[in-house]
Amino acid sequence: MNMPRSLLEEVMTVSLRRGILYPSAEIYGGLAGFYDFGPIGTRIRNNLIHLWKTQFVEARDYVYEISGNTILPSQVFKASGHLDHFTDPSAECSKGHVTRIDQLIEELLKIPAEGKSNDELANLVMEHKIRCPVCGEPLRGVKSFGLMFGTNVGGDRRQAFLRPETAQNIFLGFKRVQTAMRAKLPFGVAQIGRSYRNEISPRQSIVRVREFNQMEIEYFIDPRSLNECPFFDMVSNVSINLVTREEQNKAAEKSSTDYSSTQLTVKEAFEKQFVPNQWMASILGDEMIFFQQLGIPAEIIRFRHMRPEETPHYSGGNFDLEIQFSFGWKEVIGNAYRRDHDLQSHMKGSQKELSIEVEGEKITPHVVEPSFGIDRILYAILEHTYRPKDKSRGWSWFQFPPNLAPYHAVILPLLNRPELEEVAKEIYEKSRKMGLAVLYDDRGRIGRRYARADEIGIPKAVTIDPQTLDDDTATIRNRDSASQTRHSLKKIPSFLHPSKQK
RNA sequence: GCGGUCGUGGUCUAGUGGUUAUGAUUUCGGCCUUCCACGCCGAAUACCCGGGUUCGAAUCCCGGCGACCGCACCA
Repeated sequence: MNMPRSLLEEVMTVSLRRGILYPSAEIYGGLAGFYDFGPIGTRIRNNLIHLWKTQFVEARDYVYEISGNTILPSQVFKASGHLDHFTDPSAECSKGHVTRIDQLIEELLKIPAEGKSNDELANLVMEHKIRCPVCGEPLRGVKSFGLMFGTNVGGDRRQAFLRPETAQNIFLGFKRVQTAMRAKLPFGVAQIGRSYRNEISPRQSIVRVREFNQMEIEYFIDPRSLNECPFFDMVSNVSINLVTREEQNKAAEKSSTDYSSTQLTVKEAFEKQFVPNQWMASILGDEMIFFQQLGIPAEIIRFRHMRPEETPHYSGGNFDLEIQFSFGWKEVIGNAYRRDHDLQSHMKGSQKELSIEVEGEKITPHVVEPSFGIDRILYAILEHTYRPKDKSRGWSWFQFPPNLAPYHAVILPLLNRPELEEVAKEIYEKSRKMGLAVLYDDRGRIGRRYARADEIGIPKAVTIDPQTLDDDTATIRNRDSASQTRHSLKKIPSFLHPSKQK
């Protein structure tokens, strides 16, 4: 009963109590793999999204943001390959038990079954007279258990699916965006939104969920210019940790997954051809710069070159940004060089022209795709900025970077006296008018209020005390040091701005 | 999906067949006039769901749901 509580459990307890996140439909027992964000979690999430947009969309006049729907007709996923490949092969017995047949075959016959077609698997079932592991009844044909959520649309119940990634909308609207914006290669199309995957077993809070949020960009590039990335110079000296395929093979020989990484600059990664092209190298550096703002130390961020068997045949190289969590290294961003696979597939599927003309020549752009998992990044921030209670502070708190914190400051009248409250309210309103996110709290003893503010990572607390009435000054308490400094009331709101905070 | 552990107020928790179901904290009301959850009084709120065993179930059994850990899975 009194198991040692894991970091994940501790973080989740605070999240529940303080309205960061909680299970969806919790009052009905919840549904595995679904979480809602509460008021505090939503603010942090909005801040994260804002930071992302600022760096990747607003700062680049060649990146256009769209907002696509989550339900798309089945032809889209026929063309993209998800209907055929984004599945687990399963077999059903006469009593209706469904079994992962590839796993069962590997277990019973001791042969690798991954990548075999449904027919091949069905033949193996016949040949070896494999029966249902639950009840012993014969197994029927092998079917694909889709990892996509299906639905039906309209009076004729036309089959459709919830998108398993945001990317497809970008390829579908590619021609519209390009012509509407008169975009020239290279350009990017960004999208922030929800995606859905019917995971077999969701795990670890919001790290593996069935409904999740992504921030993606598809960069469309002239295949002849893959080594001319417009922001390469900006990121070329950024240092990254790379786990090479060579290193993974070496580790595999020792049957270990404890990879060591090579530290090198973006420029080196490109010049020594650790990455397929300059665009990919630049994107990795771009992401390191982004992560510097999130309070996650660089030492626990690495890029892993995905092994060939982990990537689809059309991939020109995938690099996952992985973060070390309390439960191991986990992908939070997938970076994929997809060549022209997506546009080609949809040209074939739709019979529409999706190539564009460059200097009189028809070009099907290549695609480099950084795909950020919002929920996973948020959880990484929670776990890595969490500070458990210790001797120096009797409560746990979050050391959120100021521009991610749910509020910039909390305004506190030290005493419940009308004169103090009046001044506190003034500061509060003035700060709000200046666009600051501030909270007002006059309930309970002062230490309690500091603790409450720390617990959701508010970086500054302004306390109005009796001295304020004499000399128009108030104290600002710094969350990280718990120390206080006194400032004149006039200057206080501007001190609270995140840009003024280290 | 398999195996292990577990499910009691918002949160943490006591409770091995009969209890007004423990305590803390939180929240609310009042007092206190206060600088780091540690002044006082009062109030509110809980046995995950469904079956079964039993005179009687939070407690035992079965099933479901959910959580954590391990394995598998994660184009």
